[in-house]
Amino acid sequence: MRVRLRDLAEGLGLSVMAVSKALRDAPDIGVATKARVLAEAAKRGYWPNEAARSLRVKQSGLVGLLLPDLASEEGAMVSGSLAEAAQEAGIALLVGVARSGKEEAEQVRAMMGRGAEAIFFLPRISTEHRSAVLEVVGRAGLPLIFFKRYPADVDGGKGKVSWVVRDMGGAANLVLDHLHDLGHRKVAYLGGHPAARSSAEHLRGMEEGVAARGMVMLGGVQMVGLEAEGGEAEMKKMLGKKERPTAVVCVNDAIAAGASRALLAAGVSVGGEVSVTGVGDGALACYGPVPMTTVCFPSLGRVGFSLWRKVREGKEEMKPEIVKGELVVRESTGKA
Amino acid sequence: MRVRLRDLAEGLGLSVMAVSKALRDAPDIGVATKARVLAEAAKRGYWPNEAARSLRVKQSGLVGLLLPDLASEEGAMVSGSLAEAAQEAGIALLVGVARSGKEEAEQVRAMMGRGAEAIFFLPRISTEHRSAVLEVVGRAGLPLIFFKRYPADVDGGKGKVSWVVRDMGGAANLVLDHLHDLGHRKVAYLGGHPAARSSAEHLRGMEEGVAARGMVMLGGVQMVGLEAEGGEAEMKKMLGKKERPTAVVCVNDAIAAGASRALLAAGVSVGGEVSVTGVGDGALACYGPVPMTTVCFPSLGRVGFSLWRKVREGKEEMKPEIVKGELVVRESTGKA
DNA sequence: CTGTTAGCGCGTTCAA
DNA sequence: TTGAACGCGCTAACAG
Repeated sequence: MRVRLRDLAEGLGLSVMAVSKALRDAPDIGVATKARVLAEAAKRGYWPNEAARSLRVKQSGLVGLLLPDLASEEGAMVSGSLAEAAQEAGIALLVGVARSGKEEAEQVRAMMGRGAEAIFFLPRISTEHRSAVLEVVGRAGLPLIFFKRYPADVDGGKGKVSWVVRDMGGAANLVLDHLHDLGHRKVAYLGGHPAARSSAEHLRGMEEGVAARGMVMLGGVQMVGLEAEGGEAEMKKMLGKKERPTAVVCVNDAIAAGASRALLAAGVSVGGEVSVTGVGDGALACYGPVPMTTVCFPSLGRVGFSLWRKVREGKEEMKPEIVKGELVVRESTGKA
Repeated sequence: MRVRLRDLAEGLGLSVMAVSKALRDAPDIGVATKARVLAEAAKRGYWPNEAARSLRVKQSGLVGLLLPDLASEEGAMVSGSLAEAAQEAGIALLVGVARSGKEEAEQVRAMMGRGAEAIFFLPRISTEHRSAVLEVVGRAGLPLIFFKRYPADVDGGKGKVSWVVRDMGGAANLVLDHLHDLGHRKVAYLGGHPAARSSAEHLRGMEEGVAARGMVMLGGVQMVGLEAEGGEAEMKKMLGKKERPTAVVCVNDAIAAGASRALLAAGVSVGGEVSVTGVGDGALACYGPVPMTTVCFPSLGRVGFSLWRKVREGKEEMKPEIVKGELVVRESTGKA
């Protein structure tokens, strides 16, 4: 069925080694022989057995990505950019989804078993303190790169562990600058749970930014989930209160979309009476309830992959990357 | 660094075979020995080298997924459900993105080189006639399962090639039933390019369904792209014409979201004056411009994976799967 | 129940 | 420039 080096060698009356060298474009092989081998290989549809190859050379050319969900926008963005970067570099990508610490450990073991040279990891939102992945991978001495979130028990840069996260504090300040310019002073906040590091960073950015600009923050809400449903529900509650903000800053696009939906349902014009902002610049930002002012970030997957490559080639040490965002102004914000 | 069977064997004063058997839970190994081996393996953090294993047993427990883009909603849905199904079955998933026939062939060769036991393939929208993947994979005699679209030069079910597609004609009829019940008679159509098989199926369902119900189709538009931008632009054009439909049927959610945006921008209430429908039930359907009436389909990845498993275990022959959708009614449709 | 032999497909080493 | 021997880590088949 499958053609081996030996099959080619026998067909050509050569040794296995000669064929191997020809196919790998080794220096010590005759030009004529090489041409014959290449032709035969193409004709018979040969392709190398990577299992055998990596057993021998002890390099697999393979990395693993572990995440809670590929179908979510978050997972899709990270995996998409990582897959592209890997493809361009000729590195294969093994993907595993896991919804619990147990599954994470299993998947990571499977990846290591298959020879993954590094593990890229987008942790679940609730995994902030300890991580089975960190233990398993760390013990093996494999490079481990966290995306977006990372557990508390990790020494960044030390050894082979690092992370690529978004500058959420900076994102808060970009938005506050914009809102301040538009004349907003009273802003409400819809954030994530502060146990999550990136949510905490965003909240810190908000608190400091609001204070520095002489603005006030009305009823900051820290939600456990980060979904549109939550934003919609919280916004509804907020509309019942006496004092209304002129702007609502949200920690992500989904929550902002939910909040916009609630405002529109109550007959409040988004971008007119009340401004709303998100973070992420995903599909909902462009074609959600209202074209959304938000903060756009470069693809973390690409950043993480190129970090690993540099480390692999010895060009750089492992170090955390804090990626800066950019403000994208659309119609969900307007003059106060 | 990495612990091998031999290391465990030496540490325990056993043969490599005994350790191998103990770890694989073979029947012919002593209980006490097994316990000792398991303890030692856990202590030293052993995990098997799958490259060596699959070289020996000639099974990799690995499948490949090839798609044009992981970050798109389409890619995310397919890959997410396939990854979940694979994870549950203990099969590893290799993911490759490719934007051209050349890249597709390269990626597929890499996957086969790594021992992929099957290739799952979500083709680019424009690949409808010939496919390099089909040739490369077909030649190797590997199972090949297309998602959503498949090229013209393929014999479904024959041999090891199959596909999992959505019943788009059925989707059109579900929507038309609903609109007809609401009293709509004049519908406009925003479809995809008819060279794409699923778009053609949807169009056919529309034409037959409209005729069968005594409805009329105003200005059917076949767009080349399937993005929201296109839907928005086409809807704007349509609003300029004298005769207006009471409902706009779209071939997917993105186009429907774009069309809704254009209608709202023109002051037309969606679900009131004009009804709009999509297909897909993705994020834009729930939190797009208007909560959308659409057609929801089961995850194709799961369906495709379980098809392959049954074939692999000899329980079933390869056969195409046409997946039926379900109508989801939201606020974008109302009485005519 | 445990160990020995052999070899999966490939590449490194070194001799011809 | 070419090839023979050997071994990567594992397991099937058999022997003890």
